[in-house]
Amino acid sequence: MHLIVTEKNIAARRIAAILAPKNPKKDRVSGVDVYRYEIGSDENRQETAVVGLSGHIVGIDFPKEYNNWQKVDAKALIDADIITTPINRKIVTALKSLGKEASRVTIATDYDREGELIGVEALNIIKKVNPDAPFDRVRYSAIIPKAIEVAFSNPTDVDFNLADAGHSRQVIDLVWGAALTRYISLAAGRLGKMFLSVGRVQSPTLSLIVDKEKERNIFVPTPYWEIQTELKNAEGEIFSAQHSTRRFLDKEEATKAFEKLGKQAELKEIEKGNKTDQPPIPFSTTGFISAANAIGLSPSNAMRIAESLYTNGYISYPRTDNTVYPDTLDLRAQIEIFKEGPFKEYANALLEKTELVPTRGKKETTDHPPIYPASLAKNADLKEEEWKVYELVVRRFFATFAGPSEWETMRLRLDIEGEEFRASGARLVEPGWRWYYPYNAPEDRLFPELREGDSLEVINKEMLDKETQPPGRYGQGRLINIMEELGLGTKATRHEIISKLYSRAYIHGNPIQPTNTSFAVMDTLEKYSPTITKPDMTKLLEENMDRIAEGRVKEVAVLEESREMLKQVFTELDKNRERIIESLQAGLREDKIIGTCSLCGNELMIRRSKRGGRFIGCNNYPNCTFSLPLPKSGQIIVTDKSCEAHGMHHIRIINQGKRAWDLGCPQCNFIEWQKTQQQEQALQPKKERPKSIKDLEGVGKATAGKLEEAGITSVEALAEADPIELAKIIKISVKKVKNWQVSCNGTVEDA
DNA sequence: GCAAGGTC
Repeated sequence: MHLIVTEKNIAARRIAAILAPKNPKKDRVSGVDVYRYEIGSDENRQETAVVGLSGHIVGIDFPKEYNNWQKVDAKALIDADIITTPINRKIVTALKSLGKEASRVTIATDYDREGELIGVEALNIIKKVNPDAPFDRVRYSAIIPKAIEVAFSNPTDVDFNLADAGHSRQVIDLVWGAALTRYISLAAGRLGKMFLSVGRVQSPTLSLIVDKEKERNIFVPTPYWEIQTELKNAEGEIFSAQHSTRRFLDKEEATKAFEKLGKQAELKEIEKGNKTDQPPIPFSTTGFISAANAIGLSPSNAMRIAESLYTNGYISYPRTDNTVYPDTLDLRAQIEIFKEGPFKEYANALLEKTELVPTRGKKETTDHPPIYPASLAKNADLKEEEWKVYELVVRRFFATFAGPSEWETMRLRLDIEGEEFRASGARLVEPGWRWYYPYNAPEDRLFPELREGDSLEVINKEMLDKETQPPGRYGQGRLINIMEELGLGTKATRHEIISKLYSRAYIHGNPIQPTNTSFAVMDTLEKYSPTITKPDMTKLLEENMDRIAEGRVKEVAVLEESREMLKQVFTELDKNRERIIESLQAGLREDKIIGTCSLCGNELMIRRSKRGGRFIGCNNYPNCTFSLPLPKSGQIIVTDKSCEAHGMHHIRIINQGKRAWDLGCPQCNFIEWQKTQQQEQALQPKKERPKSIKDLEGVGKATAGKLEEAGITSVEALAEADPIELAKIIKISVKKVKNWQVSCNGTVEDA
């Protein structure tokens, strides 16, 4: 049997459909779809089975004896063994049983470095059960009959050097990431769910965000002034003009100019011009994500939707770097799909062209085509957001064949008492591609009918106080674009890296804001392990991978060099351990400050009770017992927004896999909670106020005796006692005492 | 419990 292995199930299905003389039979081997067919007849009969993987089906890790963070030093991970373990057992099992019967194996995974590694991973599994089976490799850039037939009639060799290059990346990422993550988490005392992660891609990304925040923090706004006027022509039509000194840095100068202004403006000059916008390039993943982001979809949401549109056959494969349609794609046929249905007027307009010349971007790759619509969907077939994404892909596809859009521009130069004013407008005369792709189009700015020499009435004048603004924070779409420019991450991982930073509570909000913890972690890394905080590490890795792929250097040599570098980093870290612990913990403390205590003026902080629960408590404890409750689970993020009524920072709760919960001011939240509690109580039959201490929950004979010894004999006395003192004397938790007090008089002493 | 990269 001839076994063909592809990177994913859909590729297996489609390749089988192309190569099989008649419909391939779908079979299941240990729960995995396999597509079988036969070529030839009788003695020459050749059976073929095509199976799809699910990307990497094995992964690398350290042996389990390294799993204990407290017992195994981070440094020990540098030279630890690395084992390969299955991540998809079902497929590994299927591959073994198919491999046993294979007389020949063809690796047909994606045509890129990671695809070569994925193919070799599969091959290694097969070789274990069938060491002598001959194998080859086919490379194709599109799954269409011609390309597939050509590729399969010209099989080549597996490129083990290229796979080694991919493998070196895995090892370096694991060793550096795991060792530094463990070191930083231990130094910060953040173990368990709260660990602080470090990585070749995530750390430079976080560094971008932190650096932007630093720029904002040191930014000093400078004041400036603007002079605006509203003008009216003889027909009574109004437009506005601005002083040609757009920003006056000197108030006096601005005032002088402003006071000169009279009632009449003279139109000195009208300058007409043209502007053309070129149509946009085909969608790569990054291009798609930022366009989707611009219409209000987060990167992870956009990718999740694109994934489901892809699996349902509505759009092509959504993970691609390619911005050039391959020659093999029949573009006219793809447009003809839309001759009927909601986009017919657009499709027909394009089909009238004798020649369809698409735009092309700078990046051209071999793995997948740019994202294009694959089949016709109707609005009713899709959910609202799915439709939004689908329509975006369709419209962008059309726009890449359309002509430029043309604007007519007009600039005015005016004079008011010797002061020069300017105004500019633009009118879309030829929509071109913008007709197909109407997203975020600039509006027309039109002027009334005007002639040079016209005299205009100044109906309003204004001098505006303004300030220069700090650089804006990154939005997710913008950040993904910058990551791509810097070579950080891949099309499939960039949005995941950002999600990771959110779920680790390194960042919050949109636009993105870092927490103080991020400042502390980045400061430490920049001082003692700068390599991991810079995009250069990826650049160096890429260079080394190229050298491995070209056979100029062996993988082991690159790994050896990388481990030596990491050892040097650890020498620095060990030398400065005390200082690192101190500065990390100081930074982490910042993220726990909620505000000042309304009772005593000391700091309010997030604290942990002995049992591990969390609450807001006062630093002046035990002299001050102010406290507020916090949710039991989720990462707590203290935002920079403050409550006007209570002066406390707003709080946000992050639970893995859930939408962030904006709890707001903890005091306001508690008051709200109390209100709903009271309402609920009001609905319930009123509980009798306990007459005797023994009526209270959890008070038995022994406790009653202890209370009596402490001088508490009545419910009234218990209600008035100092809960902390009493708790100490009778050796019972403060919480329990407070609970009794609540049932005694319905209020908590000091909250 | 650690990374980043595939895929769903």
